[in-house]
Amino acid sequence: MGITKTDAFTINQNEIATIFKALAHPARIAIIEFLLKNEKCICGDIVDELPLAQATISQHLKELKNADLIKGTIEGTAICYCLNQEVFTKLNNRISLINNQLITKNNSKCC
Amino acid sequence: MGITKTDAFTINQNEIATIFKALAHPARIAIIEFLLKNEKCICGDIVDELPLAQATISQHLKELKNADLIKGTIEGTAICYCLNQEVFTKLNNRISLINNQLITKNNSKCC
DNA sequence: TTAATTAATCGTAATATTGCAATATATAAA
DNA sequence: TTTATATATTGCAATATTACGATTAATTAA
Repeated sequence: MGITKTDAFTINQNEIATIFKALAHPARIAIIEFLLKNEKCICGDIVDELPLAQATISQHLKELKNADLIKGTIEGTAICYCLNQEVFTKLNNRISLINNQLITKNNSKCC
Repeated sequence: MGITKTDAFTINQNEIATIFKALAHPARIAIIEFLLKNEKCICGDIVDELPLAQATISQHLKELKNADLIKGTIEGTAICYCLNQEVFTKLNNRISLINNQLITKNNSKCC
């Protein structure tokens, strides 16, 4: 089969999994860290930074954009990419919640 | 090619990407939420809960285990799976850090 | 020992992802 | 208009993921 049974899960579960999927590649982590560090955040700079072909980086940027993790605005011939704070905050909140539940639970009954 | 250029990235980048990859499927999110909710956390229970075959769930559990997100202890014929708090805390810290950097940065110079 | 129960593994089909060369598109400069 | 620059898209090959039936392995109960 090879296809995820999306219908079998909640919207929330699918949504968070999609965000995680966008983050599930070291190149995309590197892109995020680069955007975090730099003021200038144009695709070309990332191509210089990472040892991947321009086409590959463009593809990774597209995936980050699809997951709404980055935004892009056109600036002349270049495109200015930057991180979408909202989604990162949302992600942070969800993981914090899980972590807090886990600490509260204390895994007392098993393992 | 289809193979990730792991060598091109830092250990940290690869590590966090691996954790995200393990979380990048709604079934695995559902498993984590189930383990969070329930005291009893045996594989069979998850099979009853999710509309996936036993083999498929076992496979998902394996991936979560490989990423160190869950631990399993044998209890008779069953196996007691539970969440590994350490790794979730680590993940939470990393995302918090990114989020805080992002808030501090305020994305002022672009977008 | 035999039968039942539970979870892991194997084999396989369908689909998705990764990476890149080549090409296309779009804007700016000459 | 032509040329240069920057990014996106296409097409393809290699590999990974998802899902499941069938089987195996390991433990418990009879």
